[in-house]
Amino acid sequence: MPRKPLYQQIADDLRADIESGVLPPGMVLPSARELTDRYETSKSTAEKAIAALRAEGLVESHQGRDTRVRRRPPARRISSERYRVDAGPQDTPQTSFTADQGITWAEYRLDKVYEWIEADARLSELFGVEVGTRVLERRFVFYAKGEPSQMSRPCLLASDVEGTPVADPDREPWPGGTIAQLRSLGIVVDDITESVASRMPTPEEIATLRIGSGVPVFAITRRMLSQGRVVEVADPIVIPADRAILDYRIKLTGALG
Amino acid sequence: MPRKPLYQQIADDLRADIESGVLPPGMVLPSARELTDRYETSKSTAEKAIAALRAEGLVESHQGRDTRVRRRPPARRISSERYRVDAGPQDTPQTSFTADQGITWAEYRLDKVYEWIEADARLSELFGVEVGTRVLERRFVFYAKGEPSQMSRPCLLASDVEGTPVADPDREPWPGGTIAQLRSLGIVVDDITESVASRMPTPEEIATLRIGSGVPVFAITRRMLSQGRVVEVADPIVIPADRAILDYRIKLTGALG
DNA sequence: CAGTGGTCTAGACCACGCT
DNA sequence: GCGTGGTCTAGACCACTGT
Repeated sequence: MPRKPLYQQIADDLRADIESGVLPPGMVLPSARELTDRYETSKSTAEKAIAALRAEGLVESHQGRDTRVRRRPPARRISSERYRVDAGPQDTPQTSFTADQGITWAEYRLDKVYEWIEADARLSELFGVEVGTRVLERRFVFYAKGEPSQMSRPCLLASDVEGTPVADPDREPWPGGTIAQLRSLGIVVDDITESVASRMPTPEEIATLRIGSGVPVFAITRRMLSQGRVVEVADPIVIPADRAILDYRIKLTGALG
Repeated sequence: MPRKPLYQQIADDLRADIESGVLPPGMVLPSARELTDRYETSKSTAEKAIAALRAEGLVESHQGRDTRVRRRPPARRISSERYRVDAGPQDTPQTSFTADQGITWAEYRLDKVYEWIEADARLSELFGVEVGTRVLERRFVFYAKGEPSQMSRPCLLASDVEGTPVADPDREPWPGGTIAQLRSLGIVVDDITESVASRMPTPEEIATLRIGSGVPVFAITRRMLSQGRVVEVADPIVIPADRAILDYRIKLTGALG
């Protein structure tokens, strides 16, 4: 029966202290040098133990200061009911994002890049159109109170939006969001599918969304439908998983699917 | 402008090769010793680079053999439509799990532990009952074709199930699953809520579900309701995120939620 | 057997933050 | 200045794999 590596022993001890509350959130962990003494080992080994806890998302290290037990930010609940929000009154507009985050229009900001592209294999399959179909690709980074909290790539069919105000980047953010944009064109979204995946973030996502180590992201593919036709594809929507819980509701009464 | 650490440089180079297809899935990465030579560094540094890719879920290391680019297993789509499945014919029974996984009853196995407990703060809030209410706690590990693929802790109210066949562990697996069990008691589930979170797995989950490093898990809290009353709480349902995509559908027509 | 990943040491230096 | 986390070296030994 092979003995556990020492760095795992150390990590286990610290993890037990965290889970038992001996080391509550926000508490400073023993420094790597202190662990080196306590376990009579080398600094590298002590740091490997801390690195393991970091990869689990349990602790956060700060250059030149210390490493602490991560505080679990109160995760925002993202409900599928958000799609029912209206544009709101003219003086206090809103979108599904502001409703989700519980923030006001003034605390909301958006980075945006618009580009006309041709649908690749994946996009065309999601839309249910031919490869090469002309599509308006929009890339958004959403900020709540200055903090980046979500990024997405919502795409619309050129045949629906080209030459309309919806294709004008300067009109964004648009009260009521994509659903309101489409309604302004006479397209009523009546059905939405969301496919939720989860994975570790790419380096780019870590930088853009300021994601801590050991935190996965939701990668959601959303489709908006109008009378059975796909009118919008957002692929992906990326949300750091420590900041959100996705709420869905499944009604079993009534007709099937 | 501070230069990037060498181990990150190495990781970046390898990551670029993976993403560009120079190192396709299944391909063997250069060994740590080869990287040591190529970058004129020490073995520890080369291994730190590989460890970083492992934490991202990009590669898999095998003791004494090599480390390879991870093959993305075709993720199973888990649709909310699964709750509509019936018990199936007597000779080919099914549950929502077998339907999801596309496996037969014979390929399905279940580890189960039953215990009568008193609802703690969280469970009582989810059920909407007093703290201390008597609850049947069941812990399941689901296997598809011998591979562990999901674990869950579905709880039922003692006042609903005590003394009934549903409380008998030997009756599990039950064709049609929890919904069929409740229906056998005259309780018709008409509404389900699912709250989806994602995080890194605990060591216990890694061992039980054989989760590769760098792979997060979905942690889902499910509630089943009957006429507005919560009749089942599954908290949590744990699914390795590299094996599943969760599909949800949001109908915007009809009455508000 | 040789090659691999995994662990570990006993040092070193750097950048950073706080006092 | 001092303690912190972060990086790095040049070795060592072990467990494991495939030939």
